[in-house]
Amino acid sequence: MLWQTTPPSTRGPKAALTLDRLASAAITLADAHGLAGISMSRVAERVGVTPMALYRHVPGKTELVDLAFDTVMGAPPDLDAISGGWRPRIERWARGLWMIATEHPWTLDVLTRLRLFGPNELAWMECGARALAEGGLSGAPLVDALMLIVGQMRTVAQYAIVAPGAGATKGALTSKQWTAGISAVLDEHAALFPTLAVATASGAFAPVDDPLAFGLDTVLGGIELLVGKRVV
Amino acid sequence: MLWQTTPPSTRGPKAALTLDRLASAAITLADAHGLAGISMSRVAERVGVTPMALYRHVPGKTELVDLAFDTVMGAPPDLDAISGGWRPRIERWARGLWMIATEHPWTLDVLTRLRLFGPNELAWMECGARALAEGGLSGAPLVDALMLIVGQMRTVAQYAIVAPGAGATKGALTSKQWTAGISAVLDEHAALFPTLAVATASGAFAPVDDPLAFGLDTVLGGIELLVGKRVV
DNA sequence: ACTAAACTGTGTAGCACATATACGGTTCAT
DNA sequence: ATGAACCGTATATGTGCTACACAGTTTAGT
Repeated sequence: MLWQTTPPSTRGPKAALTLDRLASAAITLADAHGLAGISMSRVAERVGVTPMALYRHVPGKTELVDLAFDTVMGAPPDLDAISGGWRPRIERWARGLWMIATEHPWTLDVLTRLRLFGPNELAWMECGARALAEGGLSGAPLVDALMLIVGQMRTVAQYAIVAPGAGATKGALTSKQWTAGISAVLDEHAALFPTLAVATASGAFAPVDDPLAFGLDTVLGGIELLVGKRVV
Repeated sequence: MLWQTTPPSTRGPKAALTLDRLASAAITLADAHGLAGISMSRVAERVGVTPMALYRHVPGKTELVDLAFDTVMGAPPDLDAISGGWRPRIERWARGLWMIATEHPWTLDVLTRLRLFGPNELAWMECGARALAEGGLSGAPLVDALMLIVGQMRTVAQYAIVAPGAGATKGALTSKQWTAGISAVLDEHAALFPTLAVATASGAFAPVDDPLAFGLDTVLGGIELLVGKRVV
C-alpha cells in the first residue's frame, strides 16, 4: 500500500479519496492533537466521508498512521552538498531527522513501533547509509550504526521536545512536568539517590540550547572509533 | 502513588486489594498478551473485583501501567561485586536492563513514554550513575550518558526481541515479519537503494548471537572518548 | 447497447475500553 | 453509639475500530 504497487483500476466510480488527502488530513490532526488525534472518524470527517470509506483505501488504522509518517518524512537532504567528509554529512542527516521530530512530535511515537519502511523512510536510510559507507562502514555494522543514530535522536527528542497535545491525553506528561517531577522526587529522597541528586544540582535535567549535540557527538565518536580501529 | 506516600488509613473496611496484587496481575497479563493485554477489566477480573474497584487504588490506567513497570524492574544489580572499573560495571548494568526487556518485552513500550520514575527505576538510575561517576562523569553529561545507554538498549531490543503478543494486535509486526518485509522491499527496489541492498546482502538485518554488543560497545566507546578527553 | 464485474462510499451494528457518578455496606475514632 | 472515612459495586456515557451487507457508478467485453 505504501508503495502504491497496485495500478489504479479503471472500473468503478472514480475515487473521491486519495492516499495523499488521507495522509495530509492525518498529519494535520496529529500535528494539532498528537498521535491520538488520528482517529478514523476524525480523518474521515476532515476529508468529508464516513469513517468506513477510509477502509477502501487503507487496510486499517495502523497503515494509515504509517502512511502519514512516511509522507511527513519527505525526501532526505542532499548530503553531496556537504563538504568535510562523512561525519559532517551524517550529522546534517541526524539534524534533519531532529527537525522533523521538532515540527511533528508525534513522529516520535511512530518511530518506536516496528513498522514496514515506506519509500521516503527508506530513502532517508539509504541517504544515511551512503554517508556511513563513505566513512568505511558496511554490512551489519553500517545498518546498526544507523539505527543507533536514529534511536539516539529519538531518545533525546522525547525528553527535550515540548509536544503540543502531550498532556492533553490523561496521564501523559509534558517534558516540563517531567523534569519538575524528577527534581521533586530527587529533592525528597536525596539520601537514597546521592549521585543523581548531585548531578541534578550541577545541571542535569535542565534545558539546554542544543539537546541533540551531546548524544550525537558521543555516538558518532563511538562510530569513529570503530572506523579508526578498522574493526569493520 | 508509586512512592506510597500516604499512610494506610485505619478507618473503613480493610482493602481486598493491594498495589502489589494489582501490579502482579498486570504483569502477568502483559507478559502473556503484550502491553495491550493490560486493561482495567482484565486486571480487575484477575484479582476478582469489578473494574471500577481499581480506581480506589490507582488514579487511572496510566498509573497502573507505571506501577507494573516499576515493579517488574525490581532492584538493580550490585555492581560493587564487578571488578575491572566502570566499564564492565556499566556493561553489566546495561545487560541487566536487557534481561528485563527480554523477559518482559512490553517494558519496551513503557520505556518510550515520558513517565515519573518509581523507586525501582530510580534505584536503577542511581546504580548506573554511580558506575559512570566512577568513570569521571558528572552533572548533565552523566545523566545524558545514562539515557543514551538505556535508549540504545531499547532500540536494539525492539528489533531483536521476539515479543509474544506482538502481531496479535492487528497491524503489529513480529521482528521476523519485519526483517522479512525489509528484505522483500530491498530486493524489489535494489536499484533505488544500492547501499542498503549491498549491506543486506552482506549480513545486515540478519539475526545475531548478541544483538546488544555492537551498540553498547559503540556508545561506551563514545563515552570513554569523552572521559579520556577530559571534556567533562 | 447491454450485461456483468469491479469498484465506490454508506448505514448499521457489535465489541472493547476507560472512566464519571451515585450508591450501599463496613470499619474505626470520638 | 454515631458519624466520618473508606471500600467495592452498578450503571451509564463516550469514544474508538472495524465487520458486514447494501446501493449506486463506471467500464470491459460481448
